[in-house]
This record gives sequence, structure tokens and C-alpha cells, in this order.
Amino acid sequence: MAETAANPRERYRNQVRAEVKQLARERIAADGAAALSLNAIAKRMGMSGPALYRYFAGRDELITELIKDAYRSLADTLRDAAGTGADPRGLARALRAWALADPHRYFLIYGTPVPGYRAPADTTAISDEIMAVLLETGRAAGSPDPGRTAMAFWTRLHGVLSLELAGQFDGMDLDREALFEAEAAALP
Amino acid sequence: MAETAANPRERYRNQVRAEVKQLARERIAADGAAALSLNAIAKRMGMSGPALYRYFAGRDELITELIKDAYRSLADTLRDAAGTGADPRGLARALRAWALADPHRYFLIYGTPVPGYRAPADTTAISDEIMAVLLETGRAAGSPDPGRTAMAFWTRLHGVLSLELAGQFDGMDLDREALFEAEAAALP
DNA sequence: TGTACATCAGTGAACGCGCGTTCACTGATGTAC
DNA sequence: TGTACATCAGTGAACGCGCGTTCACTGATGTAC
Repeated sequence: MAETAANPRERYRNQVRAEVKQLARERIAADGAAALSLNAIAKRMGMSGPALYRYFAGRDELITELIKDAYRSLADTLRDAAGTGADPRGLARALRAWALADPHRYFLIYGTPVPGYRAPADTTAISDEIMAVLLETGRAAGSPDPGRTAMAFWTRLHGVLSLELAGQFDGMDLDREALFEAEAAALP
Repeated sequence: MAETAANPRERYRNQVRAEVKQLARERIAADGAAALSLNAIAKRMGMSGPALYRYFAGRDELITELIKDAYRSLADTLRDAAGTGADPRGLARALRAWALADPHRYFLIYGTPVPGYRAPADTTAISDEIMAVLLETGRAAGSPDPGRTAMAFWTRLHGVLSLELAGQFDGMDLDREALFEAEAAALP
């Protein structure tokens, strides 16, 4: 969020961009990423559709921005947790809290690929960063094989979390937090 | 596939329904479930759009059919594997083969929920059936806690598989099959 | 401090698109006598 | 075996919708002298 606005115009620009993204997040939370529409967002801001083209090159650029923001936010969350000396279980809790706070943001990163949409290259760097945090945390916790710990962290916790967020546990008599904790505790 | 057609008309009806579903699967494989369109399918069959309303009440019914078929197919696959005496690792291999054969079919069941779409009640019965097979297989393999084994089977293998199918491993130097096998071998 | 000019936000009309769905109708197919 | 009738598949026109995006234009805002 490096938005040190030089001139007032740029400051305003950044404000509007932020507002558009906020409304986009809300719309995605309501109807999913596939249903995201520039026109609908404009209408909700009391503007005409074409106005948004001053702020985003098009629909795809907006989605790309949201994905990058989500990645950035997750990476920061995990790095912060690691910074306070958390072990893998602590990181796992941070991950779950982040995901529950906004399930659609989680699916924006790890969900079913959006048809016809190609993820930007920038995200690769951030996902590498996330991997590095997992590796370092595994190493610090004395794991005999930090690489395996990191991969298991990723795949197993994504497994429980994504099923929970998708509502697959919905009619089941099941303690979701306990299930997640059990998986976090069983990491190699 | 109980399609013992009484009269010729019903036989024809079933054929057309099957063809529509086949084309729908192809379109989903190409562009994802959100992009499924009755008109597009009709065009590809050389018919007008409204014609399909003789066979399906609407778009939602078609999607529902596809989801039920997918569930049915997965349940049969796992039950067949269990029937040949497979242990959880064997079941895991059957699951992966089934998912790799048609990734979008897998996401139809376990992917990000389709916006505004509610899964039909029938699927609950089939997912219970799948759970029962997992439980029984865990029990037969001498698991001390079959319930935990079944849940770990579901969540962990979904974790690796869905990330693989979504292309999250794409730029990584990684043996996917070995990773999956390691998870299957580590089941409690 | 005041004016002239460049910059930029936002509008409204327009284009072409594809969607789901309803409806009145034609023509072929199967059925009953 | 032949005819009369009911059933059903498929058509084409139509409705209303919202989408992404381009374009020429107006009016406000900031900047340079």
C-alpha cells in the first residue's frame, strides 16, 4: 500500500482505484469472481460504466490487481506470524484466520482457475516468498525435512480449508476447528 | 446408465440427452462450468436454442445432471476399487486416475462453489456413500481410527490433487505422482 | 494574485455480442382402430 | 394393412437483459507564467 500521493490528482486517482477494488471484492464475495462486472461496479459508485476505464485498462486488469492484492496480503500475514516466532502450527492458525475472514479472497488464489484467465507473472514471486516463509519456519522448528514440511503444510491445510470454505462439511456433525488443528498437529 | 428404453421415442430422447450432456462436458472442459450455455450447445448440435428445452427444464437442470453424474461416477470408481480388495492407497490411486481423466469433472464436485447455484439434495446421499466406502476400507486395512483415516483421505488427497489440477505446481520442479503417493502412504 | 492553457475525470450514445427463456406454429412419428 | 388422430421434436421470431469496450465531447481542476 505504498500510496504516497504526490499531487492531489494522483491522490484522488488512488482513492477511486481503492474504492473500485473494495466494491469488486464485495461483489466477488456475493457472486463469485466469474460474475465480476465493471458496469455493475460503476453503477454502484454512481458513475457510468466507461468512467472506470480511466482507472483500469479493463476487466482483466482489475481481476489481476485483486489477485495480486490477495497474494500480497497472505504473504504478509504469514511473514508477520513467522516474525513473532510462530511454529508451523502457529502459521497454520494464521492461515485459517486469514481464509475465514474472506473466503472468496482465498479462492481467488487457490480456487478453480477462472476460465480464460491467465495469472500474471508477478504472483509467482509472491508465491515463492510464501514458500520461503514455510521452509524457514519448518527449519526453525527443527523439522528433519523442511521441504516436505512446507509442501505438506501447503497441500494438507489447503485440503481441509478449501473443503470447509466451499461448504462441503455443511450437513456434517463435525468440529471444523478441531479437524484443522489435528491436521496442523500431524504435519511431518 | 439404466437406459432400457421402452418405446423408440424414449430411446431417442435418451440419446439426445446423452449427447447434450457430452457436449456440455466438453464445453466445461474448455471454458469452465460458469461459461456453460444452452444456446452454444444447441448450435454445436446443429439445432436451435429453444429445442433443448424439450430435454432439460433449463440451464440449472443440465448442470445438476452433470454434477450428479460426476458424483455417481466417482462413487462407482471408488466402490469398484474397494471391491477388488484395495487398501486406502489403492483407493487413492483410483481417485487420482479418475480426477486426471477429467479435471473439470473433479472441480464440478469439489471446486469453488458456482455462484448462485445450489447443489441438489440427491448428491448428499452419494457423498455419504463415498464416505462409507472410505470408512469400510480404513476398517478393512486395520486402521485404529477409521473415521480419522477417512477424513484424512478426503482432505489430504483433495489438497494435493486440487492444487495439481488447478496448475499450482506448474512452474515447480516437482514429481507430482511421488508427492501424491507420499501423502497416500502417510495416511493415519 | 490573476489569467491562459493544458490536463484529466466523467458522460451519454453507440456497437455488437450472447445469454436464458417463452410462444405460436409446422411437420414428422408413433398409435389405435 | 390402411387410415385418422394424438403426440411430440424442432423452428424462428421475439423479449429483455447485461456485458465489455470505443468514441467524441463537456466541464472541472491544477499549473505555469
